[in-house]
Amino acid sequence: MEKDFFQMVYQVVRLVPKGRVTSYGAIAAYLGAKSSSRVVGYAMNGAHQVKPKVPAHRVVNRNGLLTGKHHFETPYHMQELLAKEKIIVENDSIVDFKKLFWDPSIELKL
DNA sequence: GTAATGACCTTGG
DNA sequence: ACCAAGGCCATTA
Repeated sequence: MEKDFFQMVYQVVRLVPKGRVTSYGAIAAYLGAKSSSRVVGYAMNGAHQVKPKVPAHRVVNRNGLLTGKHHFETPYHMQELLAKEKIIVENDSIVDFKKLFWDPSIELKL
């Protein structure tokens, strides 16, 4: 199993600063698999059972839309967590997502 | 082994 | 500008 890819995704998500968000494509691109953005999302699917728990609520799609909120314990849970991060979410979309966007490929600058 | 699905992104009309 | 289709990788049926 390519759990390594999953672990890498989890690692990057965990490195996301508080009050910041990133996208699947950004993580995938950072891992060198920008084409595998879907796999990143799938990895998040297993983040629920991974320890320590991964802040998947900080990971959204390219539109800044909380597409995976439904995969959380409760759809509100994700927004609540984001609200705790001082991130405003409206209509399942992150406000100022462009500013809150945290790109590992740029911040970490591998 | 093949077929279908998915927390996506890019490109074409 | 908006709507539709394709592609890519991994997992599950």
